[in-house]
Amino acid sequence: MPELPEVETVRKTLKHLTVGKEIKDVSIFWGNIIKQPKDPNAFGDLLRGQSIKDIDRKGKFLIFHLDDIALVSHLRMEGKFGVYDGTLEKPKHTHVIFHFTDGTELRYNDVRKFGTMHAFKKGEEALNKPLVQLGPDPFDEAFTLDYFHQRLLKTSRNMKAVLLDQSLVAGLGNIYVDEALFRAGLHPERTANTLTREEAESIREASITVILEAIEQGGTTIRSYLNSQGEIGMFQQQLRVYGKQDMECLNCGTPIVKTKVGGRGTHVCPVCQPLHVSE
DNA sequence: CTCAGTACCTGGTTGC
DNA sequence: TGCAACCAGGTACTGA
Repeated sequence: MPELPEVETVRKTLKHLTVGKEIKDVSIFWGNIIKQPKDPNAFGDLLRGQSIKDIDRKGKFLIFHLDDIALVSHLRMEGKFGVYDGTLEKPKHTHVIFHFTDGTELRYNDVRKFGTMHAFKKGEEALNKPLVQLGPDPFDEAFTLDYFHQRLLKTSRNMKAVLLDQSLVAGLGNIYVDEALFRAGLHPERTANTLTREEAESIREASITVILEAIEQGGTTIRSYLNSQGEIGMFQQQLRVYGKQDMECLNCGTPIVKTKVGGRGTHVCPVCQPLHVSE
């Protein structure tokens, strides 16, 4: 469930379900999920006996604040957390289980095993990869027009790639980049350093709006899958181009086109998002 | 340094 | 039906 609004929804749910619980033990069934410390046993040693104080988020990362440790986790494509009764049998794709002293468990489930977990001593998480390389969230006050436009002027990459770059702005993924570009009327293959200040402001505002609206709606649920607590986002009803190929553009009626930009499936209205200005 | 291509994984869908 | 190829909401690493 992985762009910023989905991660934010997970954060809120997990916070209610886990704050105050103490980790009695950790079971790891697929060690590659654990990136820091590299040895999964050392990871378990750090977490044992720690209680969950709070859950935070930066970009698409969840940050579990424990007594002396910060656990940073990324869901990548299909990672899900859920809290369950510890007596239930482990499903096939559950790779990490945090056993709580009250008999419940926080389980990490991930069909593709792409997700990551980093454990740091309290305070060090912000100084190290992966968090240190993140840009501001879209609605951060640090995401100013000056900052954004300056960054755009420094690169000849296309806008699709730039908006997916988490070091410039954190939290946008394939769905929200397509949606924001459509709302700003910009073509995904526009070269970043050709944007006017007005165009930069337009896409900056569209990014913020789309992300905030999606958070309000509980995120986007596609490919009909619920997260582990059975919740479902509603923002898919607001999507205007993502997954809408061959359907009529809501603005002009032209069929939405699906192409590939930078290796990612990309949805665009060829009329509302012209690549070249028509004369 | 930047950037495009590839690697990491599994499973659902598409097309012959 | 069978099966290969392609696709998926992401990012780290490689080498040009």
